Amino acid sequence: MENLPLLGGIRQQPNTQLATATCLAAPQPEQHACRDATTTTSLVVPAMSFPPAAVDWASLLLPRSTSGGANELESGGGIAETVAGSSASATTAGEGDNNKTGKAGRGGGRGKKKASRPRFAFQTRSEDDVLDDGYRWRKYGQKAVKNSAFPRSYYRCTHHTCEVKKQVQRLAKDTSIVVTTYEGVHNHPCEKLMEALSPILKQLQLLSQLQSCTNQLL
DNA sequence: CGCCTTTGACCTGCGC
DNA sequence: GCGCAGGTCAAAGGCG
Repeated sequence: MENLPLLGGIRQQPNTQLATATCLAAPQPEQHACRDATTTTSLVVPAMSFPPAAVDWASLLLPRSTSGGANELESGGGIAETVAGSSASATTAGEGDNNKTGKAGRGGGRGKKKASRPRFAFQTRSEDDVLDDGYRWRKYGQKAVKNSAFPRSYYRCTHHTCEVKKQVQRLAKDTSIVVTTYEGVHNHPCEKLMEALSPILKQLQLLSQLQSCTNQLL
């Protein structure tokens, strides 16, 4: 349950051509507080903003460079890295989900293009593999990866119109660290966030109504 | 009953 | 062209 973000844990690998971003504040669900940076990737996740339920993480990299990047969680001692894809091509690649063609097409549309969607990874120090980010996920696969004793799990957002995926893998070098890679952008609000906010919103509505009533009386 | 996880098979991309 | 590794599908089973 406790997911402690590793501040500054996301670094740009020297061999990537990715543009970078710096996030300094916990953004609203539909916002991102990232500013363009020029040199190094430094995705700073404030501890108070975790879990990132209110953060549209993938959108952080949307306006980024269109050059596809490598996507290795653990390459040559590196750990997590942000991976930005072309947002323009994100809707055209299909990612396999758009063209499920049954047996004949099994796998036909999958993996057509890599890094066609905005992707990024970050690390959390947690005993749980899956951090609670406020969204509902369905696991659709698990795969043993090379050079890692821990399998990589594949999750898909259960929202019917949402195609966001994420990969979860525990670091072999530091088993207390979980690397989560998000792919895509949620096109719906975070359920848990809305759940948490609804009583507050109701109270606000009541307060405003009360205020208007008192104004009329005065 | 609906949703989720597990798991083996299948498919594609990529390096050699 | 071949083999490997990664990513996805879908059937089967579990759980509330």
